[in-house]
Amino acid sequence: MLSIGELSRKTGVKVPTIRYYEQMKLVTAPERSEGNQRRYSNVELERLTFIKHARDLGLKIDAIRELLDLSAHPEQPCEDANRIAEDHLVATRERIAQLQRLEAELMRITTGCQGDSIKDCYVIQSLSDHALCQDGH
Amino acid sequence: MLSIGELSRKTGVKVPTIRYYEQMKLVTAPERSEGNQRRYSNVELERLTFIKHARDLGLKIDAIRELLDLSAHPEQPCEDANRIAEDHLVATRERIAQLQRLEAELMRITTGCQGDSIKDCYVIQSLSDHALCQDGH
DNA sequence: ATAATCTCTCTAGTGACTATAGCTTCAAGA
DNA sequence: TCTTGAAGCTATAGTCACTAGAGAGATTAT
Repeated sequence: MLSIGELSRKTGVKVPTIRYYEQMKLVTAPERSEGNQRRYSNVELERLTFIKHARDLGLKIDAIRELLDLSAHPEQPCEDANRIAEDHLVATRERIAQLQRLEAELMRITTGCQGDSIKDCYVIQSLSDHALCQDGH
Repeated sequence: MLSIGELSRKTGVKVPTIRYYEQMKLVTAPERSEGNQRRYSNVELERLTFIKHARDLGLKIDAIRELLDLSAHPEQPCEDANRIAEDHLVATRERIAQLQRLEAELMRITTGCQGDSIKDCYVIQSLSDHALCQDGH
């Protein structure tokens, strides 16, 4: 049996976050010691590892809840699990593309500045200028 | 003089968001009509355009506040403005790199699944398996 | 004058935690 | 056995940047 601190160290999930997950019913309330402290078994260790891994991949709590529900039904087809992962892959790619557009714009702004006082600063000008922000970034 | 709705249409910033910015003191409280409605001049239009542009680039409110302070002092050197923009560029690149690692991992997971029921599902297995998450992503 | 639209303030909710306060329990050493 | 310090408990509030909703008043077009 693990204390919440030991579980935290084994999974890399912070103690308050574990309690938060319990509140959100992502993990079920574990047994308690005589003195009312949480005591976890390997079942909970595995579940929390699953959650940690999924969170690290950027999956939302709701998506993780769905995956956990699915994994509780081993005979069901795995289409749904794939769909969740693939949807997230698509969203991740979109986010990357968007950030790359921003990166290009930031590069343009930061490398363009030749002035040495604010009144000539290209960064400030670019942000001020309505014309510059119209075309698409 | 513009109503808050007109300002919203011109800048692309939603009406409640404009009021929120006023509360956060990013924009100063404008004049009011007889009936207590906000009336904006071009000064505020430009300031809000600046804010919108900066937010679209992903800059945080605090960074924007700093840039606005800087732009109020045209004779100051523009190093600080450049630093803010460059810091954000670096952070954006790191975020892109991180998302690309996640993308690779998600691809591995989603394309690896050959099973057709949850008990063989590679997505679920990958998330469950502690070994798979140790090495680096 | 009236209807439709806009605007006002205020409060609360979002997601996924994080921080704080004030208390109790546990484990290890003297 | 006693003590001390770390770890754990609950409950509440704060974070960021908004967004939603209620219920009331203002403005504009017809």
